Amino acid sequence: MVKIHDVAKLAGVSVATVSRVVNNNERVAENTRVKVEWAIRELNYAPSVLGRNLRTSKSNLLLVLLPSISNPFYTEIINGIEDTAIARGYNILLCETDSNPKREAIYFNLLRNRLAEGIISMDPSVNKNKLNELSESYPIVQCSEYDTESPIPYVTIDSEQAAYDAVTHLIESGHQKIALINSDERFLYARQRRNGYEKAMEAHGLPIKGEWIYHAEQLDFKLGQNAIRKLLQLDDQPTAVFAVSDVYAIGALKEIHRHGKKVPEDIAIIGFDKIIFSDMAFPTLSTIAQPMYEMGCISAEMIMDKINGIAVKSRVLDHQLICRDST
Amino acid sequence: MVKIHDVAKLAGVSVATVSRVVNNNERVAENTRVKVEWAIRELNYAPSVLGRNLRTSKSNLLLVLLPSISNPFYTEIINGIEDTAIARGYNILLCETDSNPKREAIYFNLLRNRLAEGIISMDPSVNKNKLNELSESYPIVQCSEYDTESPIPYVTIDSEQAAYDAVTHLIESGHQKIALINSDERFLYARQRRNGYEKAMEAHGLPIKGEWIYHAEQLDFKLGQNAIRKLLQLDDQPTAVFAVSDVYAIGALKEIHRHGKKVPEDIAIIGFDKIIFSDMAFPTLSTIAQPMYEMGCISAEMIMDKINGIAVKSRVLDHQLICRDST
DNA sequence: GTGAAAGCGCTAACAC
DNA sequence: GTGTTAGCGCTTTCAC
Repeated sequence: MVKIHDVAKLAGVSVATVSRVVNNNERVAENTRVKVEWAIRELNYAPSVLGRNLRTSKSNLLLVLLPSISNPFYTEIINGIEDTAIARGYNILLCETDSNPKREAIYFNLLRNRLAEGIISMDPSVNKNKLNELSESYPIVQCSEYDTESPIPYVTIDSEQAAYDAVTHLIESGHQKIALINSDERFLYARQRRNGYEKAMEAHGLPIKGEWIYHAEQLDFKLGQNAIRKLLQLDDQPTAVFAVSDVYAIGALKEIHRHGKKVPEDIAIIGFDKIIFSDMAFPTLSTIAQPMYEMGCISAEMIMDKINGIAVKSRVLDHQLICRDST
Repeated sequence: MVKIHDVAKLAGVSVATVSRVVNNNERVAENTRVKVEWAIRELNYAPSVLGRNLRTSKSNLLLVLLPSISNPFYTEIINGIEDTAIARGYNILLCETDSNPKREAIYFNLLRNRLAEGIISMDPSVNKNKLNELSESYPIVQCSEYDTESPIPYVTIDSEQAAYDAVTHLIESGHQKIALINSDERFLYARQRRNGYEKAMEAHGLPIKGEWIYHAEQLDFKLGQNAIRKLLQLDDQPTAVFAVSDVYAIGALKEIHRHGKKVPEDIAIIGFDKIIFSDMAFPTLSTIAQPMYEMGCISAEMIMDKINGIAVKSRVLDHQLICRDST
């Protein structure tokens, strides 16, 4: 490994001068600079992030925490984060926590050790206490999922209103018996979307049946399929389904087909997120679009502002109802 | 930030003793250990990765380079890598290169700086020269895509044979006019799969028409759709399509529907990768399964062995033809 | 405009 | 068993 000392020797200057050239902040005589730059190229020198960080606590690295990369929902957000961060000289490291506190702890330590300068957390099941504690001393923002009682700034959408809109769309299409495929309600968005569902039903004087509400533990197509299987065994079957994630909705779509039923004639279905596959499903899936790319951009701006000591405010962005062929 | 010195002071011992307790390699008197452990908890101390790495070049961090996380193909591989790495005390950092040499360079530097101990590259468009050069001094393995002329060990499948099998399956189902939706042929796998396609056609005495071969630049559903649009304008239309990625195949499926044609009756289609969505498509997609999870596990084993100075050999794993409803 | 030297947090060799 | 200390690669005062 070639270090600053080697470059200094070859260029015939001190390590301090090399450092000045590398960070080009102070001014260095032009011919000295040329010599040093030549030596750097000659030796193919790259400054050690380790040595530098130890000294300056500046790594230009951001951590993005997410439970799993397998949900395409995160993909667009990450694109937004990356584009924004890179434009401002930051790079990002993706950390898959698998909702495992031990793994979270490792990534938290990367922050505490100043290896990274900030965290954007998209993990709904993250250890909230640790996160809040950490946020007192380090820059942290939350994206999509957040904690109502925490001071950590977030960017998100109004999940309750979005769910209300989705269910209202179903009702306005003539449906009265509407099922809900929800996630685990320890997640805020799951609670909010259930509230939206219930409010929409109540606002239209429609009954809510406990047996029409299905809770899935993880985000997996199979659970959307399971939900439909359960729903189709009921005596009083729903004619429409609101799934809180396109992943469930696509699984549901599939399973409805397998039972020889037609979407939307026999059962209408609406999802949530507008993941890229939602347009490839058959029929194309109606859904609620979140401005994912924008959410990514904003959360990146927020964390970089926070790092630079600029106060940031939480943001709630607009969602959009996308009517396609499944409703 | 609480450092080893603070712990030492609180516990009334030297920093060396704290270090010993933290790394519990040497033996420390039981009551000293208890005191130190108490102080660590009391102060909520976590050793600095930075300080430690600078001294030991041991970070227990692996870098995984991938062009884009939006291709579900990588998801399963990453699961395999993570499970294996974590079982052996390593953590991984996902690095999305976006096939951008500048971003690659940043991640390469993380390795040169000993911030990470090794790289698993899944990026087919990675700067091969840099990678080869780097591999002379640092542990690197390739997963899925590789370079025939490089000494870097890899784990992959026999893409040519797999393509041969896919096309043969189409031919045995009665098809004679078979189109190919391929990726950019600067990628090895694209060249190999085209070879397999051509060999299968030739082996069965079937003609290969230039107009039946479509090249997509990126991995995107839309390009699968574009391909079908082109193919359906031909006077001499193919009756079957082999797509080198499920992503293209699913886009193709969609577009064939839009034209009011039926799969597989009017056009049969087979993909490649067995991504999770391939089973959610309508009709379900026939495809070539790669042992993605296993590839991930093996590449993780390989890189960790390499780090520990154990010689590793490249591996070519078996693929599998998955016949579903699209053929 | 440039160099010498201290010190970031840690580990390991050496001394006791 | 435990403490002292050098040094990992770098930046940044402080002199000159």
